[in-house]
Amino acid sequence: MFREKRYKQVVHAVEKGILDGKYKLGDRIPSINSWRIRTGLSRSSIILALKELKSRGIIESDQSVGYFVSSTKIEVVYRILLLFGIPSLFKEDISNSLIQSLGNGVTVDILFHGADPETLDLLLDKVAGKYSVYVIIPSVNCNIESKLKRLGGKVILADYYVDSLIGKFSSVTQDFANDTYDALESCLPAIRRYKEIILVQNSRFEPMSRMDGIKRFCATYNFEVGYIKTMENLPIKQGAIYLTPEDREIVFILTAMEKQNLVIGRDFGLITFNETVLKKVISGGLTTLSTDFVQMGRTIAELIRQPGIRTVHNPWKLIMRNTL
Amino acid sequence: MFREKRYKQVVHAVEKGILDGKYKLGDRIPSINSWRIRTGLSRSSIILALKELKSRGIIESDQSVGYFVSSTKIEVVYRILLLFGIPSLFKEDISNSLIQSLGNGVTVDILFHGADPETLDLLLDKVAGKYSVYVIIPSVNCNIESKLKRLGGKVILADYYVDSLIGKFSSVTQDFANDTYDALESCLPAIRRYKEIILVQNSRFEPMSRMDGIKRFCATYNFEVGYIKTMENLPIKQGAIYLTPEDREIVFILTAMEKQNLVIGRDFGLITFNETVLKKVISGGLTTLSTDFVQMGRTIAELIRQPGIRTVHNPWKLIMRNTL
DNA sequence: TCTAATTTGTGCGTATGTATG
DNA sequence: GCATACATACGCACAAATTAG
Repeated sequence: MFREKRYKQVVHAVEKGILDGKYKLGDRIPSINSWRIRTGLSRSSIILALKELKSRGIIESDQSVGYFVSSTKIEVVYRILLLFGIPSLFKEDISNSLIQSLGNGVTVDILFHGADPETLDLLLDKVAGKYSVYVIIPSVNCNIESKLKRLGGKVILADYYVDSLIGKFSSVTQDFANDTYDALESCLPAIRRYKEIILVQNSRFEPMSRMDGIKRFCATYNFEVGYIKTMENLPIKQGAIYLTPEDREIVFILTAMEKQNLVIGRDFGLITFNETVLKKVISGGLTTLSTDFVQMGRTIAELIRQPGIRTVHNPWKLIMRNTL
Repeated sequence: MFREKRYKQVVHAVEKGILDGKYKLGDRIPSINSWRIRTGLSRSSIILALKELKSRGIIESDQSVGYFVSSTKIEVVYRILLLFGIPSLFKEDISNSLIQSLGNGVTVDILFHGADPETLDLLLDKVAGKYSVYVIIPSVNCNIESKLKRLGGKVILADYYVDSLIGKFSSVTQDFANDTYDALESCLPAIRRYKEIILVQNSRFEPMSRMDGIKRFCATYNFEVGYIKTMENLPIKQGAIYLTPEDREIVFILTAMEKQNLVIGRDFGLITFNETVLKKVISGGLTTLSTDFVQMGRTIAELIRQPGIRTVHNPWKLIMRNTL
């Protein structure tokens, strides 16, 4: 039999007060002690109720002063923070599909930590307690576990796989090592004729674990392995496949191609990461290996609705074009 | 948990007054009772704030006379909010160069209003009073003037030009109409041989005022004018120059080109907006017309440091390539 | 300037009911 | 039936910020 949680009466009382116009925007609502007297509940229960209202953005607290109405939109159930590294069009895909999947009763804010551990740390402090759901793309492997636990809401980790946090929070992630391995394996017939596989990446925003996948693939199927930070001013090796997540490296490679009079997809291969419309028309079409960020947004919505901790692997997709 | 202490608002108010030139060296600042009335804080809290200012050497007190400004060379921690429309890599340029120009002692948050007037309105309410500088990229011409004035910090408008707000707040903006006109004029010799200029854009995030510039240019120099929302499944008109800010339209145009066996830069022209590295290698190089967002960030930093209201026009740059 | 009162924030221990396997 | 985990609920103590006198 369903029984209403006792602390909910405080939540409903505040909601009703706002609806009736008794508590207006900016007004102070009764203090914890005041609620204790009028409800007979324990201090902890009152705090639980006020915490819920806070996480929905309906009230804010000023230490040692009181609780205040900060929004009259009591229909909000989930107040979600997306805490990303750096802006990109792919992040936009995640938030759009997330918002669409959850429907009404949701407000979403987006903040960026710039892949800087210190900034991330400060932001976590600043936003703690103010949201009901925190969707976080972690950057480097900094020690944020204790902070995440104290956010006071559901935490969902996205995109980047962080070993030490898996299993402790829900997550939808890419597995860069295994995804790269599997993708290469899936196009084995097309790449058999190449000798070497070279990863080109320098940005601190890109995971090095891709290299693990490449190494394992090359060991299994007898390719040579290579890694360089940039192709700037370097010639292309014939018989190699270049993998790169960076647009500037694509330009370096294609410029070198022109200079050396090579033919892409014959003399050498190229696989880029992250599908964008423009890649369809570059050099007759660039081959791309991408994660489906729209799907990632939908999965995040599911994780929000379901209780408990779940770990989901986001699917990858290889689009074969002219460059293999 | 991280929270600004209440008495800090007095500290910030004095800092802002000095930066704005409202309180000059030797001036008397408001009395304790005056602060009590305007902030609603207790006497003790006001004294706490004035104590801090005194210890930083910013004010001095004269028993039973008042508090006076003793130094205007103060170190302030700028607390900056960037309130943008939608995420994009160009916005990243602005914030990076802004942060770099201001150096240390700066905290920057970035929020997005999604080009939605209602969201912008709610966000302005939510963040009011919490920052010392608000850098805002407005969306549509909504009525936010009164809200901007009540933010309690320096307001700087960026990127989009909003007629009704110019002169009332500092701004660094593009002038889409005149920039487009000037850019076309600057490459007149190269485009003389075309007959028609067609703008292709559909996104609600793109300003329609570009059309005004195109119309004026075409009237002056005797071109035909055209506008369509999308080139999807449409053939290319020979003798036309297409202008588009959207990547998907570039793909539609280049696909149509292949199908009709046309040569870009001869049978028709193409000018795209916003320079990216990849545009160097598409179809032998796409011509781009861009605003320098790095420069915009630097200019914003200047506007923050200088008192008063200034209006700055951000420069544009046309990179001529293969498509004209 | 000092002190007492109020109010929110945090931590720890304990007990209970409910869902899971 | 049993072990476990988790959310709910209560009580207590102390810390930190603010207020009032």
